[in-house]
Amino acid sequence: MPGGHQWRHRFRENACRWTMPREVILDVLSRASRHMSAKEIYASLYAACPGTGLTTVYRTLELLQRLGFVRKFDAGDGQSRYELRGEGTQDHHHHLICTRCGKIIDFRDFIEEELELVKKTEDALAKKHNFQILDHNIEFLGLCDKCR
Amino acid sequence: MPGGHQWRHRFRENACRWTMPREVILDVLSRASRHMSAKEIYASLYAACPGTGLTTVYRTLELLQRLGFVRKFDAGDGQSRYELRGEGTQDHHHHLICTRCGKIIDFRDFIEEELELVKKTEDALAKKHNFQILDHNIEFLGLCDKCR
DNA sequence: TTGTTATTGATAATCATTTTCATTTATAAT
DNA sequence: ATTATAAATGAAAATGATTATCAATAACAA
Repeated sequence: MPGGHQWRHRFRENACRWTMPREVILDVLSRASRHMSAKEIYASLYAACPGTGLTTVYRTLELLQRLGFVRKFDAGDGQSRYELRGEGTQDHHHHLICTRCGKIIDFRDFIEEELELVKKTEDALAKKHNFQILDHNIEFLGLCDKCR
Repeated sequence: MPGGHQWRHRFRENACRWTMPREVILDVLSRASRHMSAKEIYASLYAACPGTGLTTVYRTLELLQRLGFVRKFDAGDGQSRYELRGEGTQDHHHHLICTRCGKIIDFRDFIEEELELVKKTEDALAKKHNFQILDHNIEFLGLCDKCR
C-alpha cells in the first residue's frame, strides 16, 4: 500500500490496469530482498493474494521489465532474477556472485570511477559500432566465504 | 588437428581421455565464430563426427569449462553460449549485446583502464566480503545498428 | 450500470539442459 | 598385442524454467 499510488499512476500512464496481483508483486519486490527468482516471488505471494498463478508472475515481471521498473538478470544458475530499479545513482550497483552456492552480494564500491570508465567506453562503443547503449552490467564471479 | 597435441596433453594432465568428440568440439570452437550455443556446436559437428549426441556436446562443454579452457556466458536469450579462452590479456574482451536481435559484438577497448579499475575493485571486494574472485564480466546492452 | 478489452489462471506446450543406463572405447597393465 | 577397467558415449526419458492457449474474470471508461 505505501507508495501504491505512485505505481498506480505510472501504470495508468502506460495504459496498464492496476490489479491486485500487480500491486502485490510490486510490494513483494519492494520489501523483500533483491535478486528474487520468479518462483520465489510466486511463493511470497500466497499470503497477500492466494490463487495468483505463476504465469501471472512471469507476465507481470515481463511487463515491469518492459516499463523499466524492474531489471532482469542472470546469475549463472538456470533461472532469471529480478530486482526493482531505483531512481537515482544511489541505487546503482552490481553483483558479486558465488559460482558454487549461488550467493549474490550487491556492491556499490567504486561507482564513481566505474561510471567514468563506463561512460567513456560506452561513448566509444556506441560510435564505433553504431549501437544505442541502454544499460550495462558488471559482475564478479568467485567463491564466497563459506565455499572457498 | 592443428594444435591437437597440446590439447591432448592438457587433457592427459587432468586425467581426461582424448576422444574424437572432444577433439572435434575443440576444433569447432577454435575455428568457428565465438559465442556459440550448444545447439550450434552440435550442428557444426555433423561433418567431422556424425552421430555425436547433443548430450556429449553439453558434457564436453561442461568439462572444458571446468578445466578452464572455455568460458560460458549468458547473452539474455534463453541459452548459454561458449567461447574458447585464450591465454594472455590479448584475448581479454567483453560483450556488447543487442537486446532485440541478440547480436553479440566483442570489444577490447579500454582494456588497460578496465583492468586497473577491476583490479582495484576486485581487491577491495575480495577483502570486504572475504570472496575469492576468479573472473569478471562486463557487458553493455542496447540496440544494434539495425534494431535501433 | 454496462460494454469493451486487458488481465488472469489452469493447463498444455516448448525449449534448454540433465539424468539414466546400457554400450562402447581409451588407455594402463599384463 | 591382449586384456581389464573405468571413463566416455548415445539414445531416450526426465527435469525445470519459461511461454502459449483459451475460456472466464475484472478494471475502468463511457
